[in-house]
Amino acid sequence: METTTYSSRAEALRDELNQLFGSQERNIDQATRSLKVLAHPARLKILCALRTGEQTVQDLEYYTGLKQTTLSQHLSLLRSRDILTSRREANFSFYRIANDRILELFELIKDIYCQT
Amino acid sequence: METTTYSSRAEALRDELNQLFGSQERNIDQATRSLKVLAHPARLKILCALRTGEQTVQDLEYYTGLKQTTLSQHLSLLRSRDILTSRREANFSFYRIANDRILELFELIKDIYCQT
DNA sequence: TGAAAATATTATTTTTATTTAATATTCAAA
DNA sequence: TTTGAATATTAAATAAAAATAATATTTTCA
Repeated sequence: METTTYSSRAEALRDELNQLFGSQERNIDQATRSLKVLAHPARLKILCALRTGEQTVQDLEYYTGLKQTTLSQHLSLLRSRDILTSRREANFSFYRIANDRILELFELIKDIYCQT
Repeated sequence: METTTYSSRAEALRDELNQLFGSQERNIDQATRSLKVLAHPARLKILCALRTGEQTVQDLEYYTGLKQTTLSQHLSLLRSRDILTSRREANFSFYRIANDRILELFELIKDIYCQT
């Protein structure tokens, strides 16, 4: 019951962790924040739609079946986490995937969970 | 105010979505469930520790700084989502990353969020 | 300028995830 | 055969995320 002495292997592990994600927890927190944002069906759908290029909110609304206000909140969240960027043209907003690394991550997720 | 007529582009998009993740929402839900499980700092740390091979719960406890009961719940969750597998030897449990696809996904996440 | 379309924001309610604490199980060795 | 170490499970309390509803911006065009 918690009299535990940790193995030297554990010590080595701790060092490894520190190297891996940097000595602070910053990177892990950053990764967590991004993953949390990806981990939602509506938001994954949005990424599907943006996979081949930018789209208007209106089209995304149709595409995802979300109501405007909900969609807008998801988009806002995705943008605040640097998953998406947007631009405005007249009174339309166009959203796109922020960079190639995010796209790459999304494609891998798709490959893993959509084999066939 | 919601008088919207959707563009033909949107129709095309919908078809694309259906192809992409299959006509049902199964794959998206599956991906979401897995990502949700990854999207937690303690659980990412656990994956770091298991990156190079299996570890005991005890070492993971030291490594993550979580208390036994909390760690055990995280491990249980990770196993139930097929992120980890475990085996028992005497009264030690050893956990490991379930397969190479998960490992690949983790490595990409690491690369993205831990550049340098 | 003022009405309407397109999108964004805020506040509230509801749902879901997480932690904590208490207890239970499993197994080995005395 | 009971004690203790290692891990697992359950229930309850807390915290965080999501959906809903109401309202606010922004922009174009009559």
